[in-house]
This record gives sequence, structure tokens and C-alpha cells, in this order.
Amino acid sequence: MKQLFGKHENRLDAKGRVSVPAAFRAAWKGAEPAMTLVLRPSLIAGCVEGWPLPHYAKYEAELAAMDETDPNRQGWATKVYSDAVELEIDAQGRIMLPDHLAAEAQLTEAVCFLGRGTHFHIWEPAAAAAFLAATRALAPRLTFGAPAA
Amino acid sequence: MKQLFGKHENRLDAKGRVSVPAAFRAAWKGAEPAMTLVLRPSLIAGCVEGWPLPHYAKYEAELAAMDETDPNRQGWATKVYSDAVELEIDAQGRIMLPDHLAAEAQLTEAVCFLGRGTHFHIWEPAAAAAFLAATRALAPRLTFGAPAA
DNA sequence: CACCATTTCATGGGAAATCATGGGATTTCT
DNA sequence: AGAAATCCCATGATTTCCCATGAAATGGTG
Repeated sequence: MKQLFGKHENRLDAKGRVSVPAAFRAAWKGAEPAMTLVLRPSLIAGCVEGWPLPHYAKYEAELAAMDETDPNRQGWATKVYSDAVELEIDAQGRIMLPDHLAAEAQLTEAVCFLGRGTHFHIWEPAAAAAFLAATRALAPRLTFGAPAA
Repeated sequence: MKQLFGKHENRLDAKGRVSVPAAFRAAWKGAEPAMTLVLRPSLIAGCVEGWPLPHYAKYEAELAAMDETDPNRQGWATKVYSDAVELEIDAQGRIMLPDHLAAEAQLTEAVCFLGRGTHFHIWEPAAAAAFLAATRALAPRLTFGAPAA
């Protein structure tokens, strides 16, 4: 399955619907008719994470591998299943953002999709900019020829 | 079989009936007409656990693997079989919650279904919220300069 | 290279189907 | 027969589906 790239800003309508960026839909064309997605609050505070169902199997496998008596197991089951929603992309290429997810990520009118390879993030636009700036700073920058600051 | 996701609140009527969330029923569509479920008091105190019969086979296998002389075997057999009830979903998508299970989990008017992947929980709504909060705390939450919710 | 024709996107709103839930009517057991 | 459990129909609210539109992008052409 193709990877997810880029930054795309779309509008959330009165019914809680948003168009999934065409670039993302194109990446998983062929597995249809409609790709099933899983949405859940991200482990990174402040955004919603979206996964194509086939990739979400990674979490199922992690959970299955945990010991039955491991207390963390319930924690993961909550994050992976109870806090998540499974949904389909409609005929117009939109998804229905559930209220509790939108509220938690403070999504109102405009939302920002960030491609993250296997999955994507949905941020409030200003928060997305802050996240990008903060995380860019974590990766080293190389210089050649110019004196390093 | 598809996994069970999300949190769904439904009402328990005077006759002890509750609608099974449509999202759950959709997950096991195809095994019909009606999916058979197994309900039993959860090993996690305070809630009822519900299993689609096909997934319940996991317990049968675990029991079969236990040594005949293992004293735990009788304990498991009690929990897995004697305390459990097998029932069907009716034409309206509801199940009849047996009194002793409802009483044990203190279910009265409203009940909360939690998807847990292979199975689901039924909680009294306030208890569900507490359970979710407690288990979420077991998994870490990361922040990157973005405003924490 | 400029211009026009087509297609694709993103978005809005209204119609139709589904969901959850209540209240009988009928059957079964004692 | 009385009580209890089961089946069946009815209904409002919600959700899903479907059509329509403007903007933008794409492609082809003079």
C-alpha cells in the first residue's frame, strides 16, 4: 500500500464531515470499493490519528502478544478499541468525524491532515503548525560548505 | 470476523432488553441470520462481558489445554460455562439481559457498551467512564509543543 | 503560449433508510 | 386460568445516502 504524504487543509461541515484529501484516497485505491479507516485519539496529545484498517492490524497483533495478566493490556485495549472508531469513506470521499474525537483535538471549522506514511494525523491548523515546528527541531540539519551556526 | 470498536450508550427497558449497538451487529454480519452471543460476569469486577460465540472458542481451547488434575480447572469451568449465558439477538437487534448479570454489574436504566476487539463490555455509564479513565492512564501520552487538551 | 473544454475536488443541503425504543398481542409453562 | 416470556408492529429521531454546485486542476488545441 502506498505511503501517505503532505499537509492538506480541509473544512469540517455542520454535520461533522470532512473530505479526506484526494492524495490519501489515491494511495489506497484498489483495495475498495471504499477503504475502511480507524480513527482514534493519538498518543501524541492534541490530534486524531487515522489508520487504514490493514495497517491497524499492527495494534491487534501487539495486543494479542501481551500476557493476559499484564495490567497494561487493558490500557491498550482501551486506547486501541474503546477510544477508536471504525468508519468508511463515503461516495464523496468524506468521513464523519465523531464528536468526542473532534472535541478532544479541539477541531472546529478547518482541520489539517498530515501524511505520516502508514497513517495520518488530523490537527487543528494552528496546532498542526506548532507540531511541525517542534518536531522538525528534533531532526538534525546537515550543512556542507556553509559554516555551521 | 471484524473487530469491535467504540463506546455506545443504550437504554435498558422495563423488560430487561437492550439494543446491541448497530456497529457491533455490523461487525458480525454474514454469520446470520442472528449472531449467538455468550454473556458472563467479567473477570474485571463490575461489568458484563459479551462474546460472539465463534470467539468464545478460545476459552474452550484454554480449558482443554489445562491438566485434568489442575485445581484451577474447575474454577475456570465455572466462570466460562456455569456463570455464562448463551443467547441470541432478536429481530430488532436487542438482547435480553438476565437479571443476575444486570444486578451484579449494577445496571439500571442506561448501559454503556465498550468495544474490546474480539468481545465487548457492558458497564453502568459512570463506571464505564471510570474504567476508561483508569485504563487510559496505563498507556503513556506524549506531547510536542502542541497545546495539551 | 494563450485559451478553452473536461474532469476532479471539496462542500452544501435535502430525501430516504436505519436505529433505538416503546407498547401491545400471542404463545408457553405451570 | 394466571403469570411470564416471546414475538411482532409502531414510531420519532438520527444517520446515511444521494444529488447539486462552484472552484480548482487537468488536458487538449489553435
